[in-house]
Amino acid sequence: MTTDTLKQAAPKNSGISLGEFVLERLRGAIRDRRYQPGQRIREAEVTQWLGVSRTPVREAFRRLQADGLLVLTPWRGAQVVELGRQQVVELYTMRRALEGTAAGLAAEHASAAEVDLLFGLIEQDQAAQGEPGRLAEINRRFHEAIHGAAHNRYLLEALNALDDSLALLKSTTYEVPGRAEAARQEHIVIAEAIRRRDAGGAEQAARAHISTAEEARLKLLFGDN
Amino acid sequence: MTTDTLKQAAPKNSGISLGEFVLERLRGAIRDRRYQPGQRIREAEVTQWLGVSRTPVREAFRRLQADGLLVLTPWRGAQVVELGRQQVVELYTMRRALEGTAAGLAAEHASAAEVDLLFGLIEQDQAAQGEPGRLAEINRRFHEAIHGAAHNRYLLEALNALDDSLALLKSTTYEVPGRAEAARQEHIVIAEAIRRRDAGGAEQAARAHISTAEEARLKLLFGDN
DNA sequence: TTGTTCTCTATTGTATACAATCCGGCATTA
DNA sequence: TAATGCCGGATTGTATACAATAGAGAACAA
Repeated sequence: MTTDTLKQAAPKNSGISLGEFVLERLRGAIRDRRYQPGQRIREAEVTQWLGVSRTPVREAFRRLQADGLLVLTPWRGAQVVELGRQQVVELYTMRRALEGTAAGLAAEHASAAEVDLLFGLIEQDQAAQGEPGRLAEINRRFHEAIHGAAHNRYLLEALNALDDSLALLKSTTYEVPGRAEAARQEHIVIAEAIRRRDAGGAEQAARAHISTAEEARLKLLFGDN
Repeated sequence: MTTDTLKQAAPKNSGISLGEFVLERLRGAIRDRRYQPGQRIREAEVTQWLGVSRTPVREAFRRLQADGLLVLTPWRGAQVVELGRQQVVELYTMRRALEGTAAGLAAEHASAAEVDLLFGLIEQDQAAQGEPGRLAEINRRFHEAIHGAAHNRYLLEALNALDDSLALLKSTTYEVPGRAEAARQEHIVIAEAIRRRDAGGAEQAARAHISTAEEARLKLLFGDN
């Protein structure tokens, strides 16, 4: 097995259903690449791993299919989605649109506390130079902060689903030399546009940020120049 | 029952699974408002209606929850989502972003045939003046044509999910006097921008179109001015 | 009458039994 | 030897049995 062989205890009296429990466990396993793209996931396997019956496992599978993380083929079961170059490009196009929208909305709706949070994260980012893991984590929280500040639940959901899909890709763009510094500068431009309530500027800055991230990603994955 | 009381035959030898079958039937029933917002849907009810067991029904419920059409409360089952004013506003904000993106991408990627289809639909629209049902259908196909011409599967999925959510709202904006003519003019502006490969213009025109549709919708639903 | 508690039923959550299908290996044959 | 067709196990699709919970209404006390 690619995952823990120890049988994990399912929640006993918690208010959460087993289906939700399995869903979160599987989502986490895919995010952490313990299930890798292209890999087949058998129901019985998950059943033993989490100590539940097939029913909640199948429910989780359906949800993950809807989120675009699994492909379910009739009679052949579940497979973790594998993204080709074309799909990565489409994914980033979508992300450019949604992140741009989120930044623009954040410029209109962000509270003072939310703006402060953005600049706080930029400071943390500066302090974490040279630590790829920490940088990626802070980057994630920076974007989450913008997503939240947009105050639109549909947009938030779409962005979360997109993040899950992006987790299917190997490694992070922070492995590209100089990417961390460039990203920090881009973040500053976005945050300042939001602070001055410049929706158009924030949207443009966010779109540009995603475009450079896409460039780095494509270079990393497919050796583009 | 709000739906047919006759037991519907489930597919026999078709390659499709019963879960998918139930999913499409339920989605259709919600779209057609045979299940209305706020209404509770019991598993046993669907079971009898479609002549299947609870298992595929539950799977369909999960998928519809993921699509934002159902709310599933533990031990209380499924309820069709009810949208409040705030949610409608957020939905249209999202739609403005996605339709704008789709129109912009269509301007970049549409084939000649896809452009022709757009203008063909505009002609059909002119010919259907005074028939609200037909107008709504043609309107739907016009937007679908743009969505397809964008050639981005993630965007397409998101727009489809959005359309399903919008179907939760009562009636169509075509009931507002003059809306049909205004919409036709707006469609022409969008289509012409796409034909001349003006991505920015197409995006702006599409966003403006959604904004006027939102105005009409809010007036219709909540009596805004 | 009104409020409270208890019980019972309707309904959903979970497990499991059974049916349908796919896939690999093996034997048969040209 | 290579191609083909058949069989059996592995796996998923579906139905159903059983457990857990919520909610409505009866019974009772004040």
